[in-house]
Amino acid sequence: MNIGQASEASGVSAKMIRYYEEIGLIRPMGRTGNNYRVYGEEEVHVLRFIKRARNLGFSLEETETLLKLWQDQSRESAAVKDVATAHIADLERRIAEMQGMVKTLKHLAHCCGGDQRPNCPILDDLAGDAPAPTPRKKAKQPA
Amino acid sequence: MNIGQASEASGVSAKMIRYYEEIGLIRPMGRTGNNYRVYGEEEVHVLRFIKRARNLGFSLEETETLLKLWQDQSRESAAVKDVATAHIADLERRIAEMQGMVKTLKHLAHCCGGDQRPNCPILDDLAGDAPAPTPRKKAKQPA
DNA sequence: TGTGAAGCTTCCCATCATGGGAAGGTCAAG
DNA sequence: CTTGACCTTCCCATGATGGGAAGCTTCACA
Repeated sequence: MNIGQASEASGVSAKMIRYYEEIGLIRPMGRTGNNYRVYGEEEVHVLRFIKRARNLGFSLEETETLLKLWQDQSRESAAVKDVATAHIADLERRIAEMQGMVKTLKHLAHCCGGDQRPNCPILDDLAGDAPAPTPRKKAKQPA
Repeated sequence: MNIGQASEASGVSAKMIRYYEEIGLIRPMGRTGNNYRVYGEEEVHVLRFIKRARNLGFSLEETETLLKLWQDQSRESAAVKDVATAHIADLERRIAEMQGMVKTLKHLAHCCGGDQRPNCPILDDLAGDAPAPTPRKKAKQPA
């Protein structure tokens, strides 16, 4: 199987497969006489594992940890759970952060007329108590 | 006011102030004889505006749009509201995406013993139906 | 007046994960 | 033999930020 087929079968782009090899996430593949990389079912399984981990938001570093645990028959499931739990916490922190932004923005948007008039509480909030500055660029041909 | 004081007053790092100037988000500052950038109250207000927009998750590109609208006395508040609304939608999309990850991960973590035994539904899920591959690296001195 | 510390300048590099594209080798079908 | 679809490596770009070096200036203090 060439890299194109492995990409097709795993859902990981050929570009990324080469990159994962380069950073040591997957081992260097054997080559045929023409210097093409050769893949088998096992490599495709690994790539799919990586793909799924990425889809769950794990970083490549976390993915590498999970991959090693997967291969380690003597792993303790607690180690895996720790990685997952930490990742959940990180996701929840980021979700909360973004929810805070949404809450503020919705309030501001709600207060904004959204019409032809220039008055806008969104800009007022961003500006604090500051007056609008003088134009910076694309100066409209000064009189 | 030197860049250090402007940084202090605006909450934007000196590094970033120079970068914003480089990409044209803020106009190039005047220099003193010693080639130091000079800042006034107005520049600090602009930097604070940028800082607040960034805190609400707006990209630098969106921030530039908002900055221009702020300076445009003849703006229509609808234009501002549009930027904000699009940003809210984007945030909500990303939040939903991450919430989906959290949901899956919590389910998997719940099913995982998290003990000394190797059996782990989290890895099983990532692996799909695939068997664990042979070890990849850090080969433990083969017999 | 000297000196050291702190602050400024520019320039280059790193992050994280991914894509784009060029230049060139290879292969299979027509 | 040509054409097109692969493959290879190499370099560059993203977005926003930080780190750090090398070389200025400026200021405070002895």
